[in-house]
Amino acid sequence: MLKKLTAEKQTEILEAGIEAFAQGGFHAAGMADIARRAGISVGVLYKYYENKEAFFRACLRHSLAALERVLAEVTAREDKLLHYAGQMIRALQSFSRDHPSHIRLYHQITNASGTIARQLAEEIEGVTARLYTAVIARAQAAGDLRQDMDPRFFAFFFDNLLMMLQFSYSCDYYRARMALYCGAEQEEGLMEAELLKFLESAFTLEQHQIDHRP
Amino acid sequence: MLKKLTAEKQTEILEAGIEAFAQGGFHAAGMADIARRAGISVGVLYKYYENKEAFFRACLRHSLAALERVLAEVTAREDKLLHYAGQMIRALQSFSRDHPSHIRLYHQITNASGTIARQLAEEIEGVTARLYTAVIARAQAAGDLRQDMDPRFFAFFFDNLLMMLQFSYSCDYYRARMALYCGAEQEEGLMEAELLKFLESAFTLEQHQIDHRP
Amino acid sequence: MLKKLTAEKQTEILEAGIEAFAQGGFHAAGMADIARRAGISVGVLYKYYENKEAFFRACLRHSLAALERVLAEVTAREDKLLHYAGQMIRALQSFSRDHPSHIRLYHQITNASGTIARQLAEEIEGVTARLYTAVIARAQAAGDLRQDMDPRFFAFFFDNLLMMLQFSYSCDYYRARMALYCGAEQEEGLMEAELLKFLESAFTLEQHQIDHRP
Amino acid sequence: MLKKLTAEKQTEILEAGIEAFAQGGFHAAGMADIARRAGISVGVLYKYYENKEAFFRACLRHSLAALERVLAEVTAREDKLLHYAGQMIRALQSFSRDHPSHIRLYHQITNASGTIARQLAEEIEGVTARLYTAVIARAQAAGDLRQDMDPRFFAFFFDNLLMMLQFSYSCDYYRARMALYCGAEQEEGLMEAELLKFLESAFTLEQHQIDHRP
DNA sequence: AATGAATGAGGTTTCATTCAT
DNA sequence: TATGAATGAAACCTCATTCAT
Repeated sequence: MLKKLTAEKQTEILEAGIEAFAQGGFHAAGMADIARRAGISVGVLYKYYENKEAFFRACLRHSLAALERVLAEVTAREDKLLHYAGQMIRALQSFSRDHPSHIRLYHQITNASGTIARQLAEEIEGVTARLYTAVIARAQAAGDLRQDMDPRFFAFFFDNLLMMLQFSYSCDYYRARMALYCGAEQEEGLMEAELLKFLESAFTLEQHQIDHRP
Repeated sequence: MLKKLTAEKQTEILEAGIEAFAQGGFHAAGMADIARRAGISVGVLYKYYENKEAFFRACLRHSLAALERVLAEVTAREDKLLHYAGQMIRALQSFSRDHPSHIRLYHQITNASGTIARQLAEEIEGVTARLYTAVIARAQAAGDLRQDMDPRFFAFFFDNLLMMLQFSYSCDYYRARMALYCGAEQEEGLMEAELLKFLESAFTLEQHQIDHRP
Repeated sequence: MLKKLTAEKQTEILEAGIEAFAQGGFHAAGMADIARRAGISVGVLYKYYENKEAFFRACLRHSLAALERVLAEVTAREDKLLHYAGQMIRALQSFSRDHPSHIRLYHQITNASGTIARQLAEEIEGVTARLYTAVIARAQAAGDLRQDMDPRFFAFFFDNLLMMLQFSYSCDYYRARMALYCGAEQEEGLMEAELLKFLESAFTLEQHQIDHRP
Repeated sequence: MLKKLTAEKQTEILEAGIEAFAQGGFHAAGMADIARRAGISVGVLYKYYENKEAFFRACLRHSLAALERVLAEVTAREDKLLHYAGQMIRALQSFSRDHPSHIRLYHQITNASGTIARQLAEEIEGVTARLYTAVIARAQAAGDLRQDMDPRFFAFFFDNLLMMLQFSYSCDYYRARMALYCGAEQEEGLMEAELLKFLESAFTLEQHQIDHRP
């Protein structure tokens, strides 16, 4: 990577790429269109990136780095699991609102198939999976989490809900779907509160409490 | 759409299209490739469908019809909410296993943006949303569901978990992700049990139960 | 190779390619231009040939096949070496006149470098080299050829003169050069006669004949 | 052409260009690549040469000047024709060995077509043709050359053999071809001897000598 | 009615040339 | 003055769509 481009211009190019790839995936985006959006010529794209795929990967890296920074920041603050969940929800809500195309790009790559899909998943989800594993391990040790559930499945469902939350704030389809369920234009605070309620019970309820109810 | 093709041939063509579109999205699929897979000539494709997009929509309709049939079947059986959830999980697990490309195609269309996304979401998710609304209304009336949660949000989270479940059984990326969380090659029964445990607590717990715990 | 194209059209395409490649070599020729010359669309070129290089090779094969046919025809007629040379000269003169771009293409490929050059030379010149070896072996056995020269070198010089003759009748540069030496627009018969005189002495003279001259 | 570059740097640039153009012809060579090889920036190339073609012509001029110097040097030494031929062969052998890309570039330009080809041929071959004319005129006057051949044709065949000799020592294709005929890695002295034998008979034999043989 | 060869617009990529630094 | 990053026309190649057979 050469260095005549200012950091701002570099970011602008990557953001233009992210925007374009996020729209319709790798094949739908055109290099000429991306260059136009970034206010540069195609030549520049090919000076800094070997080809379309390499540029796509750079966009992906850029996008995921931003997301990871958010996750790391939240995770850094030691806290109870429920507070952690609340902070995570708020963090992802604002990230999704501020950088919707990053999430959309993330959603795009989940279309991948074959070995590439496996590699991508391991590279991307591995980070989150490890983050959550650490958090949940601490939570279980501290007695903040019920003991009768396999923590791995628990983390899986937790992340599933967060992923869908992100998509619902970023992707047009999921946003429309959210509106169908929860009404259009509900405030984010309500979503946070309701999701926390949903999670809280899953966090704390032990199986026998249910079994013994009359 | 003319009607000279036998129903079997029509289905074969649509299945070929679903398979192709599911793989890499609208742009990656080629009409010639689809025709070859279906054992027909491109001319036939263009005789029965105006263009690629119209054919794509037909594939989508075909795919969603199958999914709706499954949902309708499960919903038809009057049952307790938890049993309903269990049946739904099993139904979606087997549908995902048997027709992965239908789910993958479904996942592809969630990439849509703009007005199209809104229309699609309303057309597709409206069905599910209405199904769930009915089920949950019945459940709340029967006292099977906690009263302190907005049922719309509840239905939303419930469906979110089911959607992710389908993707996890159909899309390579999500399958790899599931393996990262829950281990590779776990049996479907285990997933069903754990998800039910997760849901059950969310179904039944009233807020004060948590507050009063010592 | 598909078969919808008539043999004539196929030949027309190859001739257009030969013409184009002969002009300025592989890089200077454009596929769109070739298609236009052949009266077809670029798509056809790429339906019948994998890519530009494959098409180039097909042109080369076509071109060399025609040249080989001429050589084989002349060689088939059993004859004295000098008559053979005369026939060869006349055959190459008329071939060069009738198909100048074939020879020009042949000249172009002699620009090749590296392993490709070696492979091409072996593939193309091997034929001629073997033809000449056979002819010269017969000539030496029959006493038509002086004994004091290594027949391999002899064949080499003989072919060198024939190659330059072909180029001189086909390539603009060599034609202009020939005009500088021999005058513009001389008749082909004169060239044949003079070259035969030149060769005849090389064929027949034994070394001692020169040494013993007073 | 400005004159701020040292003569050494100019030569280095031209040699880099010759090397590049000799490899794959005008179109295959890249200006950026040439600049890199010469250790300068493309800007310098375009400061001293109007465009690629002008630079190509400069390379050609530089290359031919070197070749002409060799020819002139050999021709300056008054000598018998056979000795002259021997010296010429040796001079071209060593020039081809020491500056193969000069010869390769020379070979490249023989691809030219149209008016350019004619102009180039007159400019380049005119020198040689005039040199040879002078030499042969002297030889005929001195009785070193047979009288029954048109000296122009004779000079033509003589130069043809020398051209092919140069190509055979410089261009990969012709080198491979020479190996096919004469065996790989034969020493240059042998080639010289055999070619001289071939030429000697052509030089000296009178037609009637052949006719009267029993 | 069905075929699949033909079309050509549009995509990716290269590279001669320019010009701000 | 020298640099080499930026430009964008043009090259190769693909594929949705048409239409002669």
